[in-house]
Amino acid sequence: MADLTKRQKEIIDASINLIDENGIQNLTIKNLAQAMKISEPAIYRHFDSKLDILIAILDDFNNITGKSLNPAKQKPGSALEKIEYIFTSHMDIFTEKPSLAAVVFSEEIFQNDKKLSDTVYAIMKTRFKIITGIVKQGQTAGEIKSTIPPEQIALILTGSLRLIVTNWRLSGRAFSLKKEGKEFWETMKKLIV
Amino acid sequence: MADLTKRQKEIIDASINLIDENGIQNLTIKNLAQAMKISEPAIYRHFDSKLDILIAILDDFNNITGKSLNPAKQKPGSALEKIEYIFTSHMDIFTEKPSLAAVVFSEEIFQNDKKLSDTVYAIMKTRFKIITGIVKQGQTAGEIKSTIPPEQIALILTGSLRLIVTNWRLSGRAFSLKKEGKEFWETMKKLIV
Amino acid sequence: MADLTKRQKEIIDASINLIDENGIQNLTIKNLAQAMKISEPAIYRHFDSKLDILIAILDDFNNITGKSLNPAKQKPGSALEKIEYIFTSHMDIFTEKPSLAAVVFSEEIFQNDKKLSDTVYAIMKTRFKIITGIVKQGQTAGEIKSTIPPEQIALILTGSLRLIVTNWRLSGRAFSLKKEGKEFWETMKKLIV
Amino acid sequence: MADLTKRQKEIIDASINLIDENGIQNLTIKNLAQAMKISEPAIYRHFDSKLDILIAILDDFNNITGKSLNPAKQKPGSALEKIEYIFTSHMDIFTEKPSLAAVVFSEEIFQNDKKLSDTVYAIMKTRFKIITGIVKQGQTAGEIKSTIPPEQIALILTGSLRLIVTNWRLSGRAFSLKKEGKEFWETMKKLIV
DNA sequence: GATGAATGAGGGTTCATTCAT
DNA sequence: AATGAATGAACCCTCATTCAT
Repeated sequence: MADLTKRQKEIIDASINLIDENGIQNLTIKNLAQAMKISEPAIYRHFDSKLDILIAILDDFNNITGKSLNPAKQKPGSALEKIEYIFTSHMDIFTEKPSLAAVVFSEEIFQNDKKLSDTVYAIMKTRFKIITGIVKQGQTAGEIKSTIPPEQIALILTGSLRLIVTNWRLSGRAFSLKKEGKEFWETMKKLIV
Repeated sequence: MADLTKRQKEIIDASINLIDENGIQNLTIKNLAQAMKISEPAIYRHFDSKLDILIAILDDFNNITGKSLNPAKQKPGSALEKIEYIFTSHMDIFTEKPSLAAVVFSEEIFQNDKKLSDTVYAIMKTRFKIITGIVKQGQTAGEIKSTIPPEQIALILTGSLRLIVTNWRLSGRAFSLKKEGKEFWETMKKLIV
Repeated sequence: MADLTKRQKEIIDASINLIDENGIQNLTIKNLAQAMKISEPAIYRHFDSKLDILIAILDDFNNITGKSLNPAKQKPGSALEKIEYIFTSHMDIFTEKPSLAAVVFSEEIFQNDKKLSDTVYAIMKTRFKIITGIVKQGQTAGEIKSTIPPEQIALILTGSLRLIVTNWRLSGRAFSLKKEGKEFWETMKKLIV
Repeated sequence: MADLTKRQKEIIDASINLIDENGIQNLTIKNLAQAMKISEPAIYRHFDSKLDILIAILDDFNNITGKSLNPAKQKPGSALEKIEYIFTSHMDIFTEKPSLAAVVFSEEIFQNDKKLSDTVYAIMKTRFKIITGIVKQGQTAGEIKSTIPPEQIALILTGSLRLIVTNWRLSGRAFSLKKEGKEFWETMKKLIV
């Protein structure tokens, strides 16, 4: 997972940027080589195939956001604080590395290949469960309304986050992602507390 | 818009199916021709280019869902009823023609071409405004909590609807979209009323 | 030859125009049909094949310019007058129907097909002989210097005429073909008399 | 210009041969690949597009004949000698590489593309001016009749050269280009001195 | 006379990948 | 570790032509 060479990291970075620029169709070995100013076969020194690059991208995303998800679950603190932390850290990550959003919220990209689409779906499910779990904790602790199924709250949280990020991307990053995220979270709190 | 010939309709139907099966990369003229059991050049009798086919798909979607959106705005009735109608009719459309979802909620598909991606973004914005408008009506009428910005509610509605449909697709339609949609809407009502 | 129907004449006219606009590659049945506002199969009502259209174009040119060439040979009058007549009538024809030049002085066009290229070469040779014959008459009559081989004079006349017309076309008809032709002829007279 | 790789030179050579054989329509990537016994995509390692190949052909011709044109202008010696040199060296070039003639004197070939046709026209104009300049020098030096406009002489020279070469090609190289050229030049001298 | 629909052959071009150097 | 050269498969699209209506 994390045992990527420096060159491999550069390749997945360049790949994400290419996808961000013009979609998955823009990620070709030729473009990648040009962007990195190396030859095309050179890519194959570092990855066996294009598929492996895509898998590495997903792994990379998992590593980055995992840091905000997993600890959040165990760390002491109120459920609301945990959710807020997940929320804001995602916004931070995307703000810092906007191209990541293009890749991660576009399941379409990976639909091509069974292995990839399964991976994506698995990631989504894991995340969903973690958030649902935190919501449950919050309900048990009396922080969050108990009349609402926790899955529904997780659904709203995840779906809205995705849409905000998507809008942000499609608008050409015309607004502050962090601010918009914060506003939404304030609204959410009003609704679920 | 609606002045499509019978053959053109068949082509966009076949296109949507291909995209649904294996993503946009599966929509090639060759596959399309094979699916329709005609030759590749025959496609070009009916559409000038592949791009035109994609545009026709978007128009088609707009026509189908427009019927549920626009009347909903003007028709008398409570805002909640209107939103519910939009919600359920979308679920009905996707249940009936699941492949449509693959196309419509995958902005990525159209990212390739400036003209297309602009079209998609415009559609999204229009829809968002219509829903926001209905929510406002509901707030004025005292049906919906006034303490929450209407845009935020529209965001939640749209984002959640998208995610439900996406999950449904990625799960291989493992659950009832209509039922899941209904449950979500019941939850929403509890939150916003 | 001359037994072309009205529709056939329209087709070869439209063909010449298309070639003139963008070269022989612009002469496609599709473009032809569009230009004439009829369907593609309709063309085949009037000509068996595209090749037949090209042959008809050559015949047409032969008919038009033959009128100036053949009589010129037999008509009484000085050789210089005859040549001048041929010269000016060609300039008149091209000025009136500029697209004809694009077709007739581009042997390349017909290189594709043995039958066509032979036809073109035969036409060129016939013309050359006629002019050479007139020059000979002029030399016998003492109008033209006898020290110069008549073929060389015919070569100069034909070659220069072609180049003037070609320049005129490539320049976007930026100068008066008639005037330029007249000037050249005046120069020629000084040289050969 | 001259920084063509060995493989690139082979490609433009093969291209010129194909055009010579059966006209521009014979120059397809498929034919080119077959002639060179490599695959079609292999061509694209060396040229970005077919258009670039055509441009390289023109450049190549310019380089080859430029050697005879430019020095001729500055080198000391009588104007007649200079013109004769240009004339004979062109005949030599075409005799050695007959296919070049098919390409260079067929403006039609390049009519397809604005960029190409402009290039061809520019080349023609430059050549014409150089020859006109030399003629002027000859008139000033008293070698050439001063009563005739220098442009007209340049026109005759260029037009006749073109026609001789064209006839030679269309006849299937049935006569000696060098000899025919020499004869014509002898005639010209008689006329303009 | 004319048309809508269709097609086999072929056009230029891009793809991920391999291999000798 | 990197490259130049190459390739089979596939891409979108256009061609002249045919045929049923």
